Amino acid sequence: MQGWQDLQAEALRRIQSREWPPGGLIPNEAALAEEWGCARATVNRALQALAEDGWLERRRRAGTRVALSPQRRAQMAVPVLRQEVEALGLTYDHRLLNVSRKGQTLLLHCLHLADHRPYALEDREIDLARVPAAAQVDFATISANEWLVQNAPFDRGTMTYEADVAGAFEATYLRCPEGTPLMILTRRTFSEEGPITSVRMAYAPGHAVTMVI
Amino acid sequence: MQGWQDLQAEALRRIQSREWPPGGLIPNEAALAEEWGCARATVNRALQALAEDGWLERRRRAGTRVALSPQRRAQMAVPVLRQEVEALGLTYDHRLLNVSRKGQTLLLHCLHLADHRPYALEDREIDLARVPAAAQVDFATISANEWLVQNAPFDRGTMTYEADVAGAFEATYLRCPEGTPLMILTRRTFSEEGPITSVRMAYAPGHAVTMVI
DNA sequence: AATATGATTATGTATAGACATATTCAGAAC
DNA sequence: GTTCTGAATATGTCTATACATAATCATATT
Repeated sequence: MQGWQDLQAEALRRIQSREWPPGGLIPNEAALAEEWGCARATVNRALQALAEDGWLERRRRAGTRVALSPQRRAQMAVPVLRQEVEALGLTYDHRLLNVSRKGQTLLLHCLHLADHRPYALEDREIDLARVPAAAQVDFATISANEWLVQNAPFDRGTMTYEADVAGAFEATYLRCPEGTPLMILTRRTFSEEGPITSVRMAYAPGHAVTMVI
Repeated sequence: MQGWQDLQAEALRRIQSREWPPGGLIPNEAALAEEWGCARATVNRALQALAEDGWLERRRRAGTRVALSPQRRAQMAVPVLRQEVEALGLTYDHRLLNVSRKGQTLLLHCLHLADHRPYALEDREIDLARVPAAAQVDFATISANEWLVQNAPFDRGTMTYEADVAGAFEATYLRCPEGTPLMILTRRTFSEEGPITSVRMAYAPGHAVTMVI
């Protein structure tokens, strides 16, 4: 037992082994500090980390208890297509299909390729009021996806995956029969001031979204 | 500027505003402590939190720099169907379709209902060597999904979503035409000793997976 | 009984000081 | 030039102490 990370591990062991049962109160920081032979601040650091991960619920004066439903969270990286493709050992490329402008909104369609085969079809809107620099960018050279991730830091957003079947447009560009099941990703990102961009991405048949728990 | 959380917010602001550009070195802890009029330990706590969230990369002696690609991670809760359904304001129910056993593996099919309408079709395998208690459970009463989340704490796992079309089996139970696009979730969970369970969940048409960034 | 008040308690956080550890850098030895 | 060695430095962490804050409990007041 050395650093707070070890204390965290030991506490997690007790939770997972049900030595500290779900919903139960655990000893207070002072008691654990004495048991583990360390300062209270060290125990505090360990328990705070566990609380942040959802294993513990802590309230002043009321003490610390094991979370009733240790809600585990799955995490996945926000997809940047180039990295996604290159991580598969394939060469990335993209083709800008068309760009248009409607008031303060920039609209564009883009096809992403992996080893020269269709990988995903992008349909994007960019709010030029929030990202004026986007008006000068040549999205045939750098993909909008990539440029925005690097140049438009955002605060929060939502991502939604759903299943749909390929229509005529998707079938043409993704080179698959109409009616093929596709994964559709819709993503909206916001800064403090308001919406930045929204994308609808139709992935080529067989695409899977994997995340780690 | 009071607690370490405020320092964290201020540092994040500087990162997002590119006052501290991607890849750049930021002032060291002692300097920031002086600038912010607090102790080094307080700065340390704030910067550690940002490093944990992927905004900063810290190395001893080399200092702290802004992450080149502030890899944002999307998070979602590991789905527990009852909670998922009840969060939508619907009543949850489930029907056990069949159970069988092949050696140390328990196999079962189950239909999950929301307001008495099909919500998801589950196809699960449980390794009885890891979770012997599962052999005694009546999964007609409590769903396997729910029982396992509560009784088989796991360390890690993978979740994969893909799109597929309904076959004869799914079409029958989910009450949709064959060929309807469906979201398919495959999840495998492991404890330290090995695999615990794997599930294939076919969601009813129209299901969307949403996550927050 | 209902309500207000104050004491108690567990966590939240800040501080100064100390030492540990990883890494870099400069200079010495070959 | 290359390799080794030790000094310098930024972060990592622990400690003891102190006070802040929120929630609870017991008591006193109405």
